[in-house]
Amino acid sequence: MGTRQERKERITEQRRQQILEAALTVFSRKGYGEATIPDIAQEAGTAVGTIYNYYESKRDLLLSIFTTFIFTRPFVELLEHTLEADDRTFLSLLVEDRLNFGFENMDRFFFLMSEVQRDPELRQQYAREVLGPVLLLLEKYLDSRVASGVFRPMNTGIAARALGGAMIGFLLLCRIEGEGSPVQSMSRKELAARLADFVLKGLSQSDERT
Amino acid sequence: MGTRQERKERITEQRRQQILEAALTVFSRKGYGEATIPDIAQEAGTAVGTIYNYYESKRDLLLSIFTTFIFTRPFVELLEHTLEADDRTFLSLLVEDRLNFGFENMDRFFFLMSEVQRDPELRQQYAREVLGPVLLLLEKYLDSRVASGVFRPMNTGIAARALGGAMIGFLLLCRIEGEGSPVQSMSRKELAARLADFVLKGLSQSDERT
Amino acid sequence: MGTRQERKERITEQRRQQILEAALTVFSRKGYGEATIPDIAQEAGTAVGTIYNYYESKRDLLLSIFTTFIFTRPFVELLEHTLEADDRTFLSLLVEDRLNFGFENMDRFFFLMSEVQRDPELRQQYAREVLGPVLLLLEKYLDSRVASGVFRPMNTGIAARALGGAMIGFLLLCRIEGEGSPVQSMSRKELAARLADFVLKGLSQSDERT
Amino acid sequence: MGTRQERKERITEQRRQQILEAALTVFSRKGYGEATIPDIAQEAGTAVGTIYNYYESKRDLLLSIFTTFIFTRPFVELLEHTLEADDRTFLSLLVEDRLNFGFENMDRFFFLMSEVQRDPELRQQYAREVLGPVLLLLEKYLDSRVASGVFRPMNTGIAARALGGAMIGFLLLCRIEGEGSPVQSMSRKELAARLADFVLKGLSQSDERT
DNA sequence: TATGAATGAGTGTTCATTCAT
DNA sequence: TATGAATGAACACTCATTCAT
Repeated sequence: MGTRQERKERITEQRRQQILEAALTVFSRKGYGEATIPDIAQEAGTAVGTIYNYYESKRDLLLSIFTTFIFTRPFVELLEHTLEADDRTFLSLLVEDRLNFGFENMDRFFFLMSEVQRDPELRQQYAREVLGPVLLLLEKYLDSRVASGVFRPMNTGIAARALGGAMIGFLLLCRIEGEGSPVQSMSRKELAARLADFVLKGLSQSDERT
Repeated sequence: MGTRQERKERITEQRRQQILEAALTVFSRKGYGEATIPDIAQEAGTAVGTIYNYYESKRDLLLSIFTTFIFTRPFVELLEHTLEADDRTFLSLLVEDRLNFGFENMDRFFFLMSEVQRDPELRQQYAREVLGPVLLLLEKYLDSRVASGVFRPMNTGIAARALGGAMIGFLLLCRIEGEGSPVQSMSRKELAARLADFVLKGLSQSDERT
Repeated sequence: MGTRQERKERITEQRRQQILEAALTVFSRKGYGEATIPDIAQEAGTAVGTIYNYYESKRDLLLSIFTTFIFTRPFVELLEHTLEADDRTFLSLLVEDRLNFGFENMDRFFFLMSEVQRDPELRQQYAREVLGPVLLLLEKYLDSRVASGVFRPMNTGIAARALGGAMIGFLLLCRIEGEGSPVQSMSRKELAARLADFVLKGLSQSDERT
Repeated sequence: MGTRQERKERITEQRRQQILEAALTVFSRKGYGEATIPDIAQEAGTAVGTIYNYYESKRDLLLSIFTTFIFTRPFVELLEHTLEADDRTFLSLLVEDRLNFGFENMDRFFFLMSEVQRDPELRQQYAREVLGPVLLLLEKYLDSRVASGVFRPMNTGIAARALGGAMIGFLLLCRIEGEGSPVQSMSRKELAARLADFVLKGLSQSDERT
């Protein structure tokens, strides 16, 4: 099914994806600067020249990765769909979901973070297209919960960033610690529960607050 | 004062520092891969060849940066000295101190983080020599507070990582957001206060816990 | 009319011409080295692969251009047909004709000259097949005119080359000067007249010769 | 003699020349497009990288050749110094001088001409800096001779271009004909004499002019 | 026969490193 | 010890050519 034209376009699109996937894999493994086009070609199972039939330059590959693999897209959807839900355990589920996603895609995620750190242009793009929307949603979520009395009054702008930062930072530390981390000996589920606990209740004794 | 020998050694040591400082500056500005040895030589005010009298290679410069600029050293000292202190506001001060330090040294800090992400060897070194000790201290600090009833019972291993991660992640997000962040309109002191608040009390209403 | 076979051959021949014409156009515009096969394919309105159904290689295109577009062919015919004519103004007409032709086809002509300069093989081919015959005819023409007393006695071999060279060199200089040349402000006809004048009478005062 | 600084500068300048000379040689032999940087490096007796310590790019080499080897400079001087001389045989000497120069430097000269044909930027530069001044001088020379009655009245702008063009075109034809040219069997001196004869007296019988 | 995506050898260029001064 | 020109391996990228459709 599909005309010849359509079939061809599908194949072309597959190729593009295949190459981009390979690029992300190699970049994540060796870093952008250390990755070579022959590396990527080999990973993609194509010739060097083929890559340039689909992407302008090595940098174009990087930029395309950013526009294509917006990892947080499902996150945005998750937030959007559950914003109305009033399940008190929602945040626990969110934490678990993101934590799982982060552990699954660690290399890729931190490669992207790494490049975002390096490159002002990428940084702006990422801030505008990914981070901004996500933080806005988080803020709205917090606002609604504060309004409903589930969460206490707070500066939700800061809180959203602290919450997001806590998760990213936690993952970052886990990655650096690697095998040696005590975190390794805990199930994902339990980890998520404890992290959610930290985020929800903080460190202090409840009765200290009066 | 000092023999000729000693003076010479001092000068040599100064040179090493001067070059390493220049390397860190240039690396932070342009990234490791994009920085060139001539760049560093210019920044250091020396000739290209001179750098090789003090360091084996470009990579050696990077590794030396990691062994020399253990940014968290003062942090470790801070923690060590105040572990015994029982000031309830200690954590607020700690957060403020680290936040200020982070904002001052953002470029350098995230350059180091970036490299740590890329390079397994660096990662292990960093985990062993910097992160491990710091997290251990944080854990001990939390343990003592839990024991004294200031903090509630918790898995302090996870909490230490969540706490550290929250700060690093928060800084990371601030950096990515750059000028556009609502954080920009708040004083450091207030920011630190809100972050400490988040960390201490969490998001939930106090009375939800009973 | 014509068998199917013949019609097919005619179409094939047309295609060959169309491609070769496109190649000459693109070569003349961008230079041989800078022209690409896709460029030529686009100009010819065919696919890249099709070109290789008609020509072996890029170089083959170049060589075929030389064997096909023997620009001076009409020149040879012109000379052949008028060799017998005794019109005193013949040379003026010849100069005008060649000048016009040169101005019309400047880009192409100097592209060919350029390639001839570069490539010894092409040079020999051109010398043998184009330049030789033309110069021979010119020589014979001059000989006959000398014999008939219209032209003064001279080494007609040198004179033929000086005559041909004057025209080519004149065109060359015009092309290099481009818009800035004072030649631009003169009609082709007048230009031809003055050039013929130069060629026929030289620089000197007539009475200086006695 | 000379400070260390001066000596170093001299060596540097020598190197620049040596590389440029090599580039011109290789370009003349293989053409600009076909010449490779390794070719030039080998010809210059240096490493590839060294060339880039002295010139920005391959194209910079080409441009530098044009600004450095203004072959006609001595020609300009020759013309300038002899403009006042009233020797009737001056033009013969000029023709001989330029012819000799042309034969000596044929490859290089026509390489430059070739590139000038190809490249509009180069063409303008050449027209402005070399060709313009030379033609202007030739014109002034012709004007003065016409005024003094040595040469007959004429459009000296056209004549200058015809004269220059005749020499360049003559050389061009000689080069294309190569070994097979009847010109080869004649001494330079005689060749120059005949060419000067052509230029001075033209083709026609003197008494044809009345 | 026409197509154009795939190919990979070959190019210009960079830059960490060396070493003669 | 300081210097910086020389080095050449390594890279991103191009494009003539091929070949499956």
